[in-house]
Amino acid sequence: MSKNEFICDCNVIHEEKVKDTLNKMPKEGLFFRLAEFFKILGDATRAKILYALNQNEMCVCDIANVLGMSKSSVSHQLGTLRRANIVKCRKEGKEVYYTLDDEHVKGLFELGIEHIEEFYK
Amino acid sequence: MSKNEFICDCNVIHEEKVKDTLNKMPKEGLFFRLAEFFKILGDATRAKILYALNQNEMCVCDIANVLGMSKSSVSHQLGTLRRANIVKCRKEGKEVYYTLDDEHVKGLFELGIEHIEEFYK
DNA sequence: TAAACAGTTGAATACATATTCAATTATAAT
DNA sequence: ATTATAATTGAATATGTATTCAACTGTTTA
Repeated sequence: MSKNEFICDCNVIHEEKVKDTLNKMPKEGLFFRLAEFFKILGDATRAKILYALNQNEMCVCDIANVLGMSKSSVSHQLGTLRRANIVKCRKEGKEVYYTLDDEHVKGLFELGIEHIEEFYK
Repeated sequence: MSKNEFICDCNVIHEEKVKDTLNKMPKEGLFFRLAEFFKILGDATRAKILYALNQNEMCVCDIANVLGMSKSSVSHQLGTLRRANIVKCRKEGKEVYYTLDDEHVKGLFELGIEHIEEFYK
């Protein structure tokens, strides 16, 4: 493998490591989907919504009151969470009730909090 | 607790649930730090860097070649990862070697991939 | 049937951020 | 000493996105 095979603005310094790492890298798409997923957890409003829904099933007004935010703002974020298959909803009369629809979120929060606590406590 | 105690553009519909949830919510700061952390994982370039570093310790040029990106771009992202205490580096001559510095990242990726695979396979 | 309310939605705004480019620092080699 | 290379950094640009506002849908109730 010549150095010219690499499309980059710098030389390969450790060819073996680079080749080995390249062989182990999953394809592009996985990283995009992974990033897309973490991006959704990476917003304080959405994190609060998920934490709240992990405590109780609630309608949009309830959630808005828990967070102290407008219905519209909360609804937009719930839409994002729905499209990412992280929450699901059911309609009952005028109200729409949301619940968590991902058993990984709790585990992810726990790992996230562990990371934080190593540096902030 | 009167409805006026809630600062929001809508009524409380289920007062008990709202009160209960509010009692269980951690303080604001935790959500910000949690979001900050997930935001860092929520970028395809950084996800690739972390995955690559989980395979091998590498210098900036190596990483740039693995990702097919410019040194500058990679260095900026490595700075972000460093400031978030997710990677650490050691200098050796002209080169700077980076390694993963967070035992949670692997677990987080695994949970993230599980979530993705439920909907994309 | 008209009014009230829960919720959604699209457009606009304001803010955050990823990459590029150019300049700079630090180390090694000639 | 001078040149070359690894890496960092700051500013500029381009892109993405969270919240607000206003309008709208659908359901209930008076």
